[in-house]
Amino acid sequence: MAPPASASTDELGQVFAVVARYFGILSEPTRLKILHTICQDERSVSAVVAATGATQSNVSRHLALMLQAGVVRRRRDGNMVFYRVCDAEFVEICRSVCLQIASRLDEQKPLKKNLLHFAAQH
Amino acid sequence: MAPPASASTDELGQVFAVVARYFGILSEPTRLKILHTICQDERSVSAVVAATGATQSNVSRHLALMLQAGVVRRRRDGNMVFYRVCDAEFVEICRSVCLQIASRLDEQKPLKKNLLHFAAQH
DNA sequence: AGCATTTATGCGTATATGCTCATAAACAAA
DNA sequence: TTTGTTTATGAGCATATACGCATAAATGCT
Repeated sequence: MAPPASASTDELGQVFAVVARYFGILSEPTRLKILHTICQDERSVSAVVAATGATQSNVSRHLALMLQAGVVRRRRDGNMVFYRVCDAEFVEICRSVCLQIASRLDEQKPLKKNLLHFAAQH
Repeated sequence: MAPPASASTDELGQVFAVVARYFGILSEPTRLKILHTICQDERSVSAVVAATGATQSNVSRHLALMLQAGVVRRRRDGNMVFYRVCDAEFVEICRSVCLQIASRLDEQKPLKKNLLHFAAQH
């Protein structure tokens, strides 16, 4: 029989696995760009492609990944498909971290103060 | 010459790159386990190994990674080396996300309420 | 139906990274 | 110095994943 502590340890491991996947979504610059594009209001895939500069194939893949993860929602309107962030915490966490990182970068090299503007906008 | 808007776009890209690396640190279950072990008070490498069940080699690598990233600090005392989380925001973000994930998991399958206890502890 | 537009996806590739094994490096004690 | 303990790291491997290319799928328009 396993000791009583191992049960909660296993569950802890499960939590960490889920949390790791959660953070993993935010661990790619391209996905962050995409999220930044669709966190305000919904955007079509082609609009995201234009905004981010990534290829259409790549954007679709990242959006499919985030859709499966449940952080974005999908709405089809005629020919185009619109995506939007539906996980509010996601945006909140991302926003706060980006703010902090931007301020740190600004401390190191205060070239332009635009960095903070971006994060403060939304 | 690049248009004036591309400068801030480039910097945005730089911010996203840094933020992605930041989140990438939190995107591995083993690292989360390690962080959970050393976020309260400092622990020796061997103690982390014992607490996490990971191999010594692996733990040392992850700690070196996080040291280079600046989220943990290192203190040598005789034979052993003690690590501790030095980035308070890191712990805060991780804590809040773990709390939320744990509560979501609890909603889906309320097997045991221990999940919330873990996150509430620290 | 046929064509154009928008999005999704199969396939291959390049790269990154997490892991193990073995061993080196740092330090303490004998 | 030799031995033991603790930690760091080089080498190799397996896997994951981000990307591009080409093409399929979905939809609208004529």
